[in-house]
Amino acid sequence: MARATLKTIAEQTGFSITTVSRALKDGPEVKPDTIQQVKEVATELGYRPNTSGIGLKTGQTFVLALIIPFIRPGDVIGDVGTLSLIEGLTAGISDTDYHLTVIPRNPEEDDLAPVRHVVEKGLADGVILTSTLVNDKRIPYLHEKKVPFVTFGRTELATPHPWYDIDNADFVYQAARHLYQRGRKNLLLLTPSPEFMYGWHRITGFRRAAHEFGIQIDDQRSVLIESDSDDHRVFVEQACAWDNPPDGYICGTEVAALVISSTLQNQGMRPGVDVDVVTMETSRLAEFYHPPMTAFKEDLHYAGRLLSSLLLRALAGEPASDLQVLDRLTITERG
Amino acid sequence: MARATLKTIAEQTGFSITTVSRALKDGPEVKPDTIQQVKEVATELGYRPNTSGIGLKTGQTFVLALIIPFIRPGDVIGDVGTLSLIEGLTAGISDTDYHLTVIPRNPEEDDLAPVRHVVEKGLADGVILTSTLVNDKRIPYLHEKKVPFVTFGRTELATPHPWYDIDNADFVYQAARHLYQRGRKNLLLLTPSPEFMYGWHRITGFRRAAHEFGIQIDDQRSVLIESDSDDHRVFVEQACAWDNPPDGYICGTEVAALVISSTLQNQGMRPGVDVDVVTMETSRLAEFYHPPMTAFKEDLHYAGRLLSSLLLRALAGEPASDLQVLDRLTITERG
DNA sequence: GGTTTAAATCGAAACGTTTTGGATTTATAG
DNA sequence: CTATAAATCCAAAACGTTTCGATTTAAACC
Repeated sequence: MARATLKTIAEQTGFSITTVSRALKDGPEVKPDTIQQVKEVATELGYRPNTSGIGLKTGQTFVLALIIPFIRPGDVIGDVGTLSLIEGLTAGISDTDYHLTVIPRNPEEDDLAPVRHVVEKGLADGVILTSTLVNDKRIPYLHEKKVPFVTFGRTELATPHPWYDIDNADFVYQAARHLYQRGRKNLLLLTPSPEFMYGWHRITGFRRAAHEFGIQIDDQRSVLIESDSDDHRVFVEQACAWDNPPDGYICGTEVAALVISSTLQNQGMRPGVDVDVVTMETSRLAEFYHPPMTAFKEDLHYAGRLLSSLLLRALAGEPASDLQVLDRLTITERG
Repeated sequence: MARATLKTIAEQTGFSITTVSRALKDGPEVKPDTIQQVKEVATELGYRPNTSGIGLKTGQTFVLALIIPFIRPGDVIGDVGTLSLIEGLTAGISDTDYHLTVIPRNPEEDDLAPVRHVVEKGLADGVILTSTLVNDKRIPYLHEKKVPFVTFGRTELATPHPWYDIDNADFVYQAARHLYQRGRKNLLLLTPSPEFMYGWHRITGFRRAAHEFGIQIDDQRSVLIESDSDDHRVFVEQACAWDNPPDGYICGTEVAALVISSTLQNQGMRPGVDVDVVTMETSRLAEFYHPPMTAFKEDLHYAGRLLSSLLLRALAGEPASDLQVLDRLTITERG
């Protein structure tokens, strides 16, 4: 049995295709009676609009593009949370006609390249960006091209745009407080570069906590800019040989934390005794570390659902200033 | 500047839209000269066919649907390899007009539900299935509906279908040999149910190795059907209290292996000394376990690329018997 | 009652593609 | 040089939707 179209409904109801089309989107030109009648027949026939038809007429693609970084050769593993994020994003659009398509981005190449690719080839109606920079050129670009988007992470840009973010300054602030309160004095923050908005926020939170506890932080010895796992291992090996090695580590992911903890143990340090590691996590992995690790859990499934709903609302024309959400993380103490 | 269409090319070359359309797909009705001329102008104008136009006419959606299981509440983490798989799949279709869309499947609900959803709503032109069963009802269903698909994993079904698989029997056979050769006698295989094709293969490989080394295996005590991480922990805790506890574990994922190893250590067992754990892995995670773990690495990025190319060839009409690939894993000894 | 205005509906064109059924040209055979 | 077959090309319709401009119907006014 062929799928119902506007024409089918028009024949059933006796109205014209035009009227049916308008009725289904609650057009003001058609009277309430008719709208109801048309809608009834539509659901009865199980009508679903043909996206190719709409696409041809309107240029819509019904595709949302998620742009995420590739796994790099030096990485232990791809970002373990991305899968949850994808799950959440698809969950958030599951009762719409939109698809999610994943555009992997090669970290070697320019930031803008995949965004430009999506826009120029007309691949998607909306874009989801992650890993925002303090000054992120992708955003003015998308603004200029008038392509709706939402970012996972804020920026420092003047023109407002839709975003969802967690309070990274607060996360590190809380993590550092926790460590200071346990008597640790010599913390090390493992963070993305401050060019990344969340790197910048984390460093801010770190400074605030240190200041509150009256501790001087030495940028050379208290902050390590994230690179890849092999580099982290080398750094920790060196740091353990300092006359005053770090006694508390704050990590951004449970995988980075695993590398740190593993290396510390290889160096004869005992996590939980000589040194503490706390991390942000997107999975339950750290529960099973040895010893288990205190962590701040980020729910990326939820983040995904929220991001897609923000993007859908942006596509519907809601102003960006209504589409900005900030969430806080809470600590789970373990071990 | 508006995008080039068939009409644009027709005007440029002086041919009709019909001829241009046919020329671009090397139609036999148009002469070689014309084909070349049309193609030149097409590339010059940067022509890309409008998928909505094609879709409207032909019913194609240019969407490929990957159906993958949701993260379950008891899980430590979603399958860490899925991201690589997605990356590989998108890489394999990046120079076509196809998109990949991810359809998460709730493990609570029926196997067939998401497949049926995709088919009935006409969401995709082709489907990628994972976690095949020995007798997988999704496959006759897709055959009946004439929807092209490819599976990651084989089945025992009579009608051939495109698949990519790794040799799971061989993986477990090798893993068990490795452990027996190290003097372990009392192995435990952590495996999916033998209803799953790869579970069945693994058990087969396990039996073969045991038989070769003249060892009797007791299904109750040598084979644990995978459930979730919490169950695994409980099982290992109990097993450690047996009078003859397992001295070698074979796991299917590095995350399961982490849970096992962590629990063993909590029970006072020393991995690498009292007991060995080997695993299949899709990341470098196990390098950083403590102690590092011997593993068989599966390259899911490659698997994804292969799967999408198989599916594209299936869509192009190649017979299923030409679209079946089996790969072997090799061991990486660590610790 | 007739005119004006507003509300409700409709016909037809357009989006870019494929494809059917013809038409025209060219080559081949007689 | 004609008849036929083959090669090459084209016009037009169709896919499902939106939307402009036109038409019908109903209500409001004088």
